[in-house]
Amino acid sequence: MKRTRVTLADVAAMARVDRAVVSRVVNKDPTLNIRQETRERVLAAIDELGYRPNVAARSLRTSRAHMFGLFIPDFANPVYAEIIKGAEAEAAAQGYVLVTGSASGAGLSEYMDRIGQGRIDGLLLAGTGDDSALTRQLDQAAIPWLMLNNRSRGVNRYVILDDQRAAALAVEHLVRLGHRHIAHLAGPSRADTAARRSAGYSAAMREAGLPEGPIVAADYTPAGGAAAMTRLLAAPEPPTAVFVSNVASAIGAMEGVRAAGMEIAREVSIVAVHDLDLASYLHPALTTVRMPLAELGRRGVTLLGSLKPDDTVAEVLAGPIELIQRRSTAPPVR
Amino acid sequence: MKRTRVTLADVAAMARVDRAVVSRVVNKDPTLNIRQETRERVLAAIDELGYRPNVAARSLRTSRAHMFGLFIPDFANPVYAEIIKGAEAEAAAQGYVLVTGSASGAGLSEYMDRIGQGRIDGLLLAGTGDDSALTRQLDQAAIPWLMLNNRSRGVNRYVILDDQRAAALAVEHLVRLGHRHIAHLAGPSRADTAARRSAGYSAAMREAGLPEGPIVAADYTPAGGAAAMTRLLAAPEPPTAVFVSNVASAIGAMEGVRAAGMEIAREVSIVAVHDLDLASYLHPALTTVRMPLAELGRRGVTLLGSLKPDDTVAEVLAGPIELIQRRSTAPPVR
DNA sequence: CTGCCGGAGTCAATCGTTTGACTTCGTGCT
DNA sequence: AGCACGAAGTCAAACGATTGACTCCGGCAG
Repeated sequence: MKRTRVTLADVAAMARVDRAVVSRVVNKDPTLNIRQETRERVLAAIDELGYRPNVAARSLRTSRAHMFGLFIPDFANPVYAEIIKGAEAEAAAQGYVLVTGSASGAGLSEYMDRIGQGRIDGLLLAGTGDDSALTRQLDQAAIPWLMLNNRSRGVNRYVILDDQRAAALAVEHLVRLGHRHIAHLAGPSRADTAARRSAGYSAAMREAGLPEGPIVAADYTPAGGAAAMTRLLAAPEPPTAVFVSNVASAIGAMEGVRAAGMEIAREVSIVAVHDLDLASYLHPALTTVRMPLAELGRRGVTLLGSLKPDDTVAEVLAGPIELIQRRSTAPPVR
Repeated sequence: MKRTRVTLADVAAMARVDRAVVSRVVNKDPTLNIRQETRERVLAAIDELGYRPNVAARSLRTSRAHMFGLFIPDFANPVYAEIIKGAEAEAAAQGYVLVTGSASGAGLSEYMDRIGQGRIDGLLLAGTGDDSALTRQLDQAAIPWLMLNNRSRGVNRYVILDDQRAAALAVEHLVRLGHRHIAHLAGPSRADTAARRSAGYSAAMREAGLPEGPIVAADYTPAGGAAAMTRLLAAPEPPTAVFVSNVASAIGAMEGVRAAGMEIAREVSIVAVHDLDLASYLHPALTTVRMPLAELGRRGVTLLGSLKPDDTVAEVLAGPIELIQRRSTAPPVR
């Protein structure tokens, strides 16, 4: 077992060349003039010794860490899993490592402190809310950063999805089925995605010439969704369909329907934003709007790679948004 | 906006002391003798300039990165989310950053290459299967590593949970309800957790004096679970209860029961390993066995911190394992 | 024979921190 | 007066890789 780490110098000694040559070979420096035979000696030595460049030394010298960060509120939310997948794949394609951290370690500002200076070359913030102290800290750290999937007051570096269109798609589906009394189970008022989906709901209702049904807000959690649905169904004339802002709430909302003694689809149709594997295994299988989440992660990384500290980015990702019809929506009977 | 990065030297200059003093102040070196007044000058300068230590330089010098890695197969699996949470919290408590990577970036060996030398101080592998080439690579990298939640041939560095006991708990619950014909929807044969749960099932059945019902294996996915359940129920005399190895399979298994035109709980009881938030929102709410997953992550990090490259670890984490009874299990009617 | 050129490397400063060893100074003791 | 000692810092050599500038050499044109 190797006791001391293998360094450039060891390889250089073994191949009887200068450290510089080894470095240039490793990095495929095109300005290096070298005989085939020498190159092979170097490569053989690298192989023989099992040399791996020391990343710390390298990034100290070059001040690039070849690492991007992604910060999310919670790993348990499968929506982020999709985003991570895309981001990881793109980072790998660029020769970077993506490191994902969540708020369960500590707050973002703790995280930034620990990430410190020189550990990452860029940071993606997904689903992290308003916090102006935060953005100041980020700017001071002078690394490129970007918000993913949600915006925040006064921040003009973000990539989002077309949530408004997604909401419209959902509402149009309900309208096409014949619903006229369509309520909206919205997300938390502080969430930007919630606001955009609500706007889409309103626009689509107006477009269809229908009055906006009742709107109640809830957290993006099953518990929140259940409570909100209960409120919606308690009305004297409950809606025949509900557009739910988020799939996690929808899971709870379904429970809410059952708790009210009603039947999903036949009596109350439900459609939610974000398609997850899970949706097709719920009972009844949930009709959803699929958003290009992985693509969002991918795009975020791509942008990070080419972002200057002071650039601004305000992009609505164009990507396929489609309605996945399952069993939770049906024509109204009332 | 800061143009050049602030270094120790800048702070030292501003506070009119040597770099060494600043370094020692930052690191709270107890051997440093310093006047209160001087210390305050230093701290003021740090604050004023917004100094953050450069992690690359620091880890080059100390050869510790203050970072642990965690590698998982897939972020979409909520079981890992729990593990990550625990691991992140413990890492943060130790002043480390936990970076989580999955196979979607690239394989583990690609990941190791990119992580390179000196980027992390230890690596946790959760749910990553047998691969002897891999362990060789890890040993060569000379960083401590540990398998979490599953073992692999010839590897003697792991922490696992008491899956056997979890399985027994589930089976005992079914037996107590009066079931005598209990089948087992097992996990994939290559998964170590699956084997341990199956062993627990067998032991508990023997203990109860019952014949082992049919056993079918399936992937830890809803689709796999659905197909397997269909097979189980197609038997001439189907079981009245099924112990499912994993909650993801169980979700599919529930669908399988419905597809067979049967009613969950009344006709077929289902209990699965791993309690997730989600379980209580399924319909009917799923009876599960809760395992201390977060604790597992926490323990893994703790061990990593105190592990020597050649140490061996074979630990079955003692932690609360409990049955969470919900609506998917009931006394048999047949 | 001199000058020049390109090929094949070599030299050494640099990135920002850490840390064991050393200095300087004032005080107290003998 | 001489010395020891502790307090309060200072000094400078690492850590390992990168990279612009430089050297050395053989061949060839003039």
